[in-house]
This record gives sequence, structure tokens and C-alpha cells, in this order.
Amino acid sequence: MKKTKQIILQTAKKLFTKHGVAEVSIRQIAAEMKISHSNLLYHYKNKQALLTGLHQQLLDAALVINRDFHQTDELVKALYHSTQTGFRILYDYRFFVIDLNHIMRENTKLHQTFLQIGKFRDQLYREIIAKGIEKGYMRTPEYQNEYELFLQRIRIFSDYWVASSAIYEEGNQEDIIDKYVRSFMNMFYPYLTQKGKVEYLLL
Amino acid sequence: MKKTKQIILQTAKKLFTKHGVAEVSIRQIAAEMKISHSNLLYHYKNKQALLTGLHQQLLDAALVINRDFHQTDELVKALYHSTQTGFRILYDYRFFVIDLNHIMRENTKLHQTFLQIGKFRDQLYREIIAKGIEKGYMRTPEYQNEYELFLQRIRIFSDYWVASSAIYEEGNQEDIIDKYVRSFMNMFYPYLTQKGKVEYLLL
DNA sequence: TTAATTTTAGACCAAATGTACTAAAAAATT
DNA sequence: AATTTTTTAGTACATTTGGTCTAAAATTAA
Repeated sequence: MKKTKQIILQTAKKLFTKHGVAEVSIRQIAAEMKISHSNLLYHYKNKQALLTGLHQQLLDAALVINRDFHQTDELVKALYHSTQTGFRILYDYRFFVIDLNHIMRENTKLHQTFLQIGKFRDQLYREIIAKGIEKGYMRTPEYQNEYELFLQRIRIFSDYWVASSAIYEEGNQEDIIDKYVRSFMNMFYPYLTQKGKVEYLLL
Repeated sequence: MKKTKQIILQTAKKLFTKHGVAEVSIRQIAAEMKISHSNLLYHYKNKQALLTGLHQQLLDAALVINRDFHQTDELVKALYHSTQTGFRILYDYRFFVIDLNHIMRENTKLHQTFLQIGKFRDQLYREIIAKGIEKGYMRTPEYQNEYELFLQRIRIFSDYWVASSAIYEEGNQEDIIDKYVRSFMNMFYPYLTQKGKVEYLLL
């Protein structure tokens, strides 16, 4: 990608994060970069194009997570590390989740993509749970749908922890991320077997 | 409150819900009501005043929840019913949570109020958990901070389940609410004792 | 070096928005 | 019935925004 295009995305990300997607105009981004708005428009024809570009960057960054995940046999530890990586990336692009509903509303294409990724993620966690049960890290469900309801909560947490942190937290970025990683991991704790808990408490 | 003011709030709520807070202007609300925008401005001087008014309505409606909660001795059942009531109210004012971060960003006063209510809610759930443990419905924590992390997840779920449903769900309103009530209740399940689980599974 | 292409800035436009001001109409009070 | 207050509509204005068009400048290719 051209350098200018990269700087545009970078500047857009900065302003989106600081002021919110709805509050930032093409012209403001251009002004921040000290280029004309028509020049910016030459590279990205509108705000939606910017968002699409930034979303692509986010997806590219997120690709590493899957790779990371399969590097160790210790399931809980693997989950912890891939969560940490994922959460860091998401925090960097936090404007995206903070204004998630606004963006989805205005961009049906991104909405569709997001739904697809969501299904992909659901499937991933479904497999993790299945594997966890199989390898004796997690207990079997106590009633039907127990783990499907769990998945639903995983989804909400994953999508919105950053938005929540923007409202409630202040302080060091790494501390915040770490706090939510722990909170996320703690979702799994009650479903772990003794074997799983041992590994968990060693983290 | 004057009838006109009520209609204004009602119309604002309708449009906020349909199109999002950031996307709706004073003039659009006035047009929807077929009054002049200067007339609307006479009653509410700007969008923030509208939001404050609607937020007050939401708080008034939410007051009943506490009353409801203390009507029964069966803790799990009481939690279920107050959750159901609370979720219905929140769904009615869902524009508020769907655009939560946007609103908080633009209205520091509402942000402060929101934080206070949050503390109040935290305290409420803290007491529920304490009572649950005391009465033998919930198990004691297995390690330090376990229930504080749980509270954090309760917060995220409570704040954002509506936003999540706006992205993922389509269908009947009551079904959606019911689904998320169940999902919320299921958060508690792994922390219940045998006594608690019996009551839970009877719901 | 010249020609072609890409990048940039500036001017311009129409639409929307928040806001302020004025005056008429409606309602309430005396 | 007269007057005071409240409610309403209309107008006007400055600002911002997304978007288009044109031409100059910069870069690249021949």
C-alpha cells in the first residue's frame, strides 16, 4: 500500500479513537494531515472506504491469532495467550468496537462481514470447548444448551469489553487489557475440571 | 409533564431507536411530529436535553425493579423476575445502550450519572451474591477476586446485551428479550449449589 | 527531454444543522 | 373583555459536510 494511504488510515484511526467515528469528518482527517480534503478523497472516496480499509487492517492483524493458538498442547495456556494477543489487537482498533453499532448501521457490507467473522469465532470456541471436554480440561454440560448459552456470553464479552472499558476504566493501557483478559478467562473457570483448574491457577 | 413534551420524548425515542442517536437531528424529530423545529426547541433546548429527559424516564421506570426484587424469598426466582422486568425496560429504551458510548462521549453529565448507577448496580449484585452464599444458594469463592471478576462480566452483559442483539438478532421482541434473560441467568448457574440449581432448573 | 500519468489543492455547490430573532396565535389570568 | 403569558411558526444566518470539477504540480515512463 502507498505510504499516503497508510498515513490516511493511521490518522483516521487516531481521530476515530479520540472522538468517535460519527464525530469525525473526512475534512477533519485531511486537516489533521495537512492535506486538502479533495486529496484525501482521491485516495478514499468516502468515510465508508476508510472504515473498510481499517477493517481490513484489523483482519490482517487478527490472522496471527489462529496461528498462535495451535502452538501448544496446554489448552488453557493456549487460550490465555491467544486471548491476550487478540485483545491487544482489538484495543488498538478500539474505535471499531466502541462505535460498533453505529458502523454496522451505516455499512451493511461491513455488517455482513462482521456476522461472518462472528460465526467463524463461534465455531472456533465451539471447537475449543469440545476439545476441552475431550481432553478432560472442561466438564460435560449439565443440561442441554448450557454451552450454547456460554458461547453467547463469550460473544457479547468479546464484542463489547473494549466499549465497556472506554466508559469505566482510566489508566494504563496494558493494565486495562490485562484486566479484561483475566475477566474473560474467568468465564471459563467454572466449567473447568480439576485438571483444567490446576493449569488455570498457574497462569 | 405537559402532553407536548411527552410526545416529543416519545417521538425522539422512536427515531433514536430506528436510526441511531447520532443520525437524528432536532429538525427531523420536529418534522416527524409535524411541528416547527423552533417549537421543539422551545420545549427542549437541544438534543442533550432530550437525552436527559429520556434518561430520567428510564430511571423512573427502572425504580420498580428494586421493589419487585424483595417480594419473594426464593432468591433465584426473584433474580429471574427482576432481570426480566429490567431487560424489558432496557429494551424499550434500547437506543440508549446501543449508542451508549456515543452518548457518554458527548454528555459528561449523563456519563457521571451512568457511572453512579453502575456503582449502585454493582453493589446490588454484590449483595445478591453475598445473600446467595449465606442462604446456601451459591457456592463460596474458590479463589480471591472470583466474584469481583464475575461482577465485571455482569456489568458488561447488562450494559451491552441489547447492543449485541441489535447486531445479531432478528425476530420477535419478546423472544429476543427472553433469550437474553436466560443467557444472563445462565451466568449464575455454575456458581449455584445443589440447592440453587434445583430452583434454577424449575424456572 | 518530452509526454503521459498520478497526485494535489482550490474553488464551488447544494443540503443539512444548530441557533437566534420576530411576530402571530392560542391559552390562561385578571 | 382586556391583558398577560405561553406556545407556535417562520425566517434568516453562519457553519459544516459530502461531493464534483478544474487545473496546476509532481512524479513516472518513453
